Amino acid sequence: MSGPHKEITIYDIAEALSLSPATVSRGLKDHPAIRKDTRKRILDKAREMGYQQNMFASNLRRARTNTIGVIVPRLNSYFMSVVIAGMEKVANAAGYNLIISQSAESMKKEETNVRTLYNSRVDGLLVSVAYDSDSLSHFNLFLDKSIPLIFFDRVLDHPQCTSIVIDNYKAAYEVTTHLIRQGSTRIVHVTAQSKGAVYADRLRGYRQALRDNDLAFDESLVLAGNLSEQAGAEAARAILAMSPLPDGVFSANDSCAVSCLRALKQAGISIPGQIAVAGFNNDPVSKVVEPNLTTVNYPGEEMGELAASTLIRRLDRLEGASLNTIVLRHELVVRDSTLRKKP
Amino acid sequence: MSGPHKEITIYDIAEALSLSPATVSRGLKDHPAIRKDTRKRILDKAREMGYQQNMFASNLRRARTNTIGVIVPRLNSYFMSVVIAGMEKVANAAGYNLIISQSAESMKKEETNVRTLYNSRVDGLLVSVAYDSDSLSHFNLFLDKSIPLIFFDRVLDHPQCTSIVIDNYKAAYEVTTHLIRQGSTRIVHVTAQSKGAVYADRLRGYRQALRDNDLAFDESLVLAGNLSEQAGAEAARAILAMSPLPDGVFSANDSCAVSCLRALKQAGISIPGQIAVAGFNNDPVSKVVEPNLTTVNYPGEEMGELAASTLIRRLDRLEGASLNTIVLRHELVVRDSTLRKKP
DNA sequence: GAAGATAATGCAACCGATTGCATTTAATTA
DNA sequence: TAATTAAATGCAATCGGTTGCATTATCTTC
Repeated sequence: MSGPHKEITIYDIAEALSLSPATVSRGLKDHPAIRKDTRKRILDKAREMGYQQNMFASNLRRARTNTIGVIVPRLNSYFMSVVIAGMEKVANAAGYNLIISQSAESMKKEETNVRTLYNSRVDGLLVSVAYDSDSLSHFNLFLDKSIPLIFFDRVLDHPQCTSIVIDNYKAAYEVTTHLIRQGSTRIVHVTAQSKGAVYADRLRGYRQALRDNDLAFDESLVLAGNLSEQAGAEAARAILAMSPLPDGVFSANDSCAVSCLRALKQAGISIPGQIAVAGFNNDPVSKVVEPNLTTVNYPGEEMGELAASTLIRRLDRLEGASLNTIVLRHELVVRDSTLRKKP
Repeated sequence: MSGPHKEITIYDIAEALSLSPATVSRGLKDHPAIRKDTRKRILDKAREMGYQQNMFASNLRRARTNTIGVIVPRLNSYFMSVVIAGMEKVANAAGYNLIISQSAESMKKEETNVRTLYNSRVDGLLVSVAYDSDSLSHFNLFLDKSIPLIFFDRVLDHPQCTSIVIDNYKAAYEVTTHLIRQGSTRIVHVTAQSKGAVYADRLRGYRQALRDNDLAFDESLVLAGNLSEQAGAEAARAILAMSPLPDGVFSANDSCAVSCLRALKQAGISIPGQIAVAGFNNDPVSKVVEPNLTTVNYPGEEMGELAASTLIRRLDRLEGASLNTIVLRHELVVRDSTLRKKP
């Protein structure tokens, strides 16, 4: 069957109850100027007739959509899916929908996404930027109109925008220090060729840890790629070609660290004996690879929840744009891939 | 700054060009009854004034949203994130947005999601159902109005709905047969307590393979849980308590298989020597665990792309609701966790 | 019970794009 | 050049809630 199946509108309800559409509209909300029993009659009748509110009419009039736009580099990573799960939970509970789009690590695509979401009139934006996003200009559509914009994980700095991050500098410092304590002195750092602050911060943490332990920073030990599995394998190849062989690897994410670790192992290197390996993110694979991977854990789901709830509070005018940065806790998770001396 | 920041409408453009809003509206599309140069003038002026179409007004009038609703059990699994990545790619390219929600494996939540998405007037729905969804009644809102509804991966059967699946029966049959060929005779099957067809099909495949190889089906070897990591560990405990010890495990997903495998290993069982273990999904962890996990690979991204493109073709009236089921290819990926005899 | 205050409801304009039909303009033909 | 046809544009209603203001019903108070 198909048929036109007339939608029920407030006009239908109004007619059925001999009321005006205006009263019905107000009754459906909790407008103070509506008598309790009238309100009840309206709600009952609405339920009885199977009324469903037409969001467009409402959105058109109120110029709000109860929709949040999300832009992420890629959807297909475990970490990101957990973050989004957290966002969805909070948003859904608060009556918001999520529209999600991927930038595929391209600033150009990111720009397109921004435009699309703007046209969809999302009430606010949650963004984790692409590797090559170095400026904010493509967000002007939102910034100029003061439509709330919140960055998470991979952030850009702007006075109007809240950022939700972890202390990447400190975390990287801790990882590197840990490697050094375990006896590593020539530590390779596998990172991203990115213009964003996240990877720069991790690099800074790595360098500072070296410096604080009187180890020289060696440019040639920094391998910048795209942190994919493939990049991990390539990093391993590069490492194996180095002489003398490094004795530590700190990769800026886990999937890359794991593929690097496995490639090294396959080449006959003992982990952590000859080379200790550490990652970042606490991806499920880190617990499975042998030896288990030392990594940095940080709460993805919480990050998503926090991003969404911060945005929603601002949208609901419960909070201004005062807070600029929220730093989530992180923790170094030490596992066998770096553990040479048992405590 | 905030200010009202007057939005540009087609009325503004019309006024600026001394045209009627109707002409502008048509000019912005490619309506045949608009002169080429008029159209160009309109487009130029629109660009110049920074016009952005108001979707609500348009949606309200056309009763279409160019938005697709997606309901999945959980967002935070690798497989699902890959599927959604595929959907987003196709949808975005075709000018559609995705609104995503999670059922958290609960039919009740699923029902709420359906209602929300209905209210958001999505043009169609892509659904992978929760474990405990056994009926279709909560989709009636869509079915009654013939709003396209497509199931993927975890599907329910309905004449109006296309389903996109793999041949779960066959895949499970292949896995089980493979285990038998490798010498297993007492094979545990770890599955979900689910009302859906997917897991029932896999169980059927498992049973048929046993039968075809003259092995008795033993109810007590079927462990139904929720296929979580925890369930895998529990399954391992149950297995270790069995006497005689089983010599094969076929888990209906990888993360469960992996945690089971690791727990068995930790208990001193040799894999695949004493117990061969196989999973399902080809999750990244399956390539990392040692020994690498034998599993079934099937194309998540393609599944997502196909679900989205099928839906969109139907929405754009390029295609009727003729095809009922699309079966994607799958393949048995044999790895060391089951390999006893080298060929 | 009338006057004034308060609560409850209704009126009607609006949000901005779309579209059937009418009208104007341009092109073609006689 | 007038008449006919085709092409281009405009008019005005419509989609379904929302909301400022006006109106009516109800309640106080003297």
